Amino acid sequence: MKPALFSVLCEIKEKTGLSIRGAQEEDPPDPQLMRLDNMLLAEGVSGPEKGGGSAAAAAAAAASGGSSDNSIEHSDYRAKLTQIRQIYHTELEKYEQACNEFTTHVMNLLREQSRTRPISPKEIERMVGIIHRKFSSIQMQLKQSTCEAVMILRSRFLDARRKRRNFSKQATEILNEYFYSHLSNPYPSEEAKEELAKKCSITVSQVSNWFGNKRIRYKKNIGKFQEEANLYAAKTAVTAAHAVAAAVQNNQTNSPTTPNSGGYPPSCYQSDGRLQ
DNA sequence: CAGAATGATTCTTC
DNA sequence: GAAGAATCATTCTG
Repeated sequence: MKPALFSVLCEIKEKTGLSIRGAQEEDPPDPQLMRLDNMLLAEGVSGPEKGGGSAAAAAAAAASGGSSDNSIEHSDYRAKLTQIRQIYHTELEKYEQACNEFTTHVMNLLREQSRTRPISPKEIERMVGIIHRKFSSIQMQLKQSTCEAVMILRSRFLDARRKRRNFSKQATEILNEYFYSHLSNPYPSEEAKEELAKKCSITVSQVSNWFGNKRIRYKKNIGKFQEEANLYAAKTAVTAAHAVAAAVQNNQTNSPTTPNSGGYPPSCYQSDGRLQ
């Protein structure tokens, strides 16, 4: 239920002493309207503003332009969303005010007329109901077009394929390290994914995507990745052996690039090239 | 600028 | 549901 509208009706009730039961006849919640409401709420267009107040929203839009991280490409989106939100709210306010004014106007007219002819509460209720429904349908249209605007905005700005950014060098380093040191079973558990995600400052599903892509691409062309495999094999081996190596450094005169040699091509693929 | 690399999505399969 | 496979859309590189 729309709070503002409700309070308007309560006000009318106070002034006129009439029941507003009639106004609640929208009880069977229109699924279409519920869908719109839910979406607007989910998108943060309606509902409580984060931080509160439109000033905060404007400040957030301004601040996001100044922040240096990956939110730069989102600043445009945020700004546009804020714009939509503001338009939505001012329009909504306008409608509610108009509804209020119009209802009061009609009530006054009816009261005038009640001096000259008897007017049943039923009739008043009916009038209020008509007005309410009329403005509800206008609100519905507003919500509809706001939803459309948000959808368009989303598809334009938040389609990840449009705004793809390569992961940082450091992140791919970490992911590759894990991949090549678990080549026999390059399927990180949920916990491992979470840890990798945290280390790389990416999401878990991005980690999943990365491993999905990596596995398929590695398998498709093992030869192409041989060099990379050796590199990371050496790297992880060196890291693992680092503490020990320091102690026995004096006899490290053998091959530097094959501390973990012989493991590649790895044994995780069967003769037909499929993952085990 | 063409082609490779890469992250994300979609569809299929199990 | 997750993994594989194909594909898309963007970014990087020579």
